[in-house]
Amino acid sequence: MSQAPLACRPHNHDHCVDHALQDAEQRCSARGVRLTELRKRVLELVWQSHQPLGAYDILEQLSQQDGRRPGPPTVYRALDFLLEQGLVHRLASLNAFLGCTHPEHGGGGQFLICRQCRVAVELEHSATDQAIAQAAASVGFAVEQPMVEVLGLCARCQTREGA
Amino acid sequence: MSQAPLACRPHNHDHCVDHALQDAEQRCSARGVRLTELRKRVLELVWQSHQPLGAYDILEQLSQQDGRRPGPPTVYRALDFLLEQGLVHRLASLNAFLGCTHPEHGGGGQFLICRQCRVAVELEHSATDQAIAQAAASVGFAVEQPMVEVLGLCARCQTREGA
DNA sequence: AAAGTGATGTTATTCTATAACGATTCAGCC
DNA sequence: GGCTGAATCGTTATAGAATAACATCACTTT
Ligand SMILES: [Zn+2]
Ligand SMILES: [Zn+2]
Ligand SMILES: [Zn+2]
Ligand SMILES: [Zn+2]
Repeated sequence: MSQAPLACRPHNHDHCVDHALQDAEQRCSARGVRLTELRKRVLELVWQSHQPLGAYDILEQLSQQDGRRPGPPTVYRALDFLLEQGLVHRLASLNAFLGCTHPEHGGGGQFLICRQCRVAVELEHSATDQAIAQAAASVGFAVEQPMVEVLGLCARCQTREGA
Repeated sequence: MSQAPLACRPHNHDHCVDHALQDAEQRCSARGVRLTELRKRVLELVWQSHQPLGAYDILEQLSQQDGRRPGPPTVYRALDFLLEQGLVHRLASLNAFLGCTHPEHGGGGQFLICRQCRVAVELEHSATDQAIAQAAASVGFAVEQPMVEVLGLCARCQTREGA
């Protein structure tokens, strides 16, 4: 065990948000797709913490900001766009969305989800990718979208629980 | 690549069902829990194929068998029992349930889900378990419930698609 | 039989996601 | 500027998945 990830330690989270938004701008303009105001706002809301956020939570916060509430499709369309661009992930085990911390990698990644503090950390652990590839190959299965979501306790919450 | 799993090949599926039901009887009586008629019926419905089945599909089939339809809680309670006993799995990426083919192992297992024929195969690939354990350990995360669901094409459907 | 526990039935509700259609905005062109 | 097609967003209604709360039934123990 080396070091707990940034997400699990106190840190200046504004840096995370700023970096994510800037990176998203760049990425979208490079691809010729439009990071509209709504999409940017949704991305910012998803990034407001390292805890996955439900679509209806996003909806709620949007409606509080604006005074009126858009329909669910408005939020889901923005999320679909962000998913397509690889800027957020959807965690199937939580029905919730999380800002992507590894937009440079194409693959699925692995997610470690703390049942206590709800923080989710994204990894790009190639040995896991390879192990899954090997397992699939052993039965002739062609992998398209691997999904790894691990529920457990983050480093921080382990020490708290021990106390 | 050695051999495609039974689930992906033509086989006498009655054997699968019989074995699963008998094994479930044994397991439950050994633990002093009751595999009631309803629970057995739900288990049998889940085992009717190697394709994960939604709770509302089970509900539908129950209602067709009986002429009247119970409420969703009836089905979900039976499924909860079967999940607790490790007799079925829930696939979060599909919101669907699948008979367990490895009741002897406690762990989560890995699931290979064919997007074409919808068959899902459960593996117990220790190298994958270990890789995940190692990835988690590297950031001080304590694994409790690893979840691996891989979408792709099974061996059978690859040859079909190539044709 | 009486009481207690577990299992099931029933109704209503919550949470998540999508379908369908209309209105708006934007980019490129006349 | 004004026009046009395409993308985006708004709005309403609906589908799909899961649970809450409470009543009833069954099975066991005394
Ligand atoms: Zn941060
Ligand atoms: Zn934690
Ligand atoms: Zn079979
Ligand atoms: Zn297949």
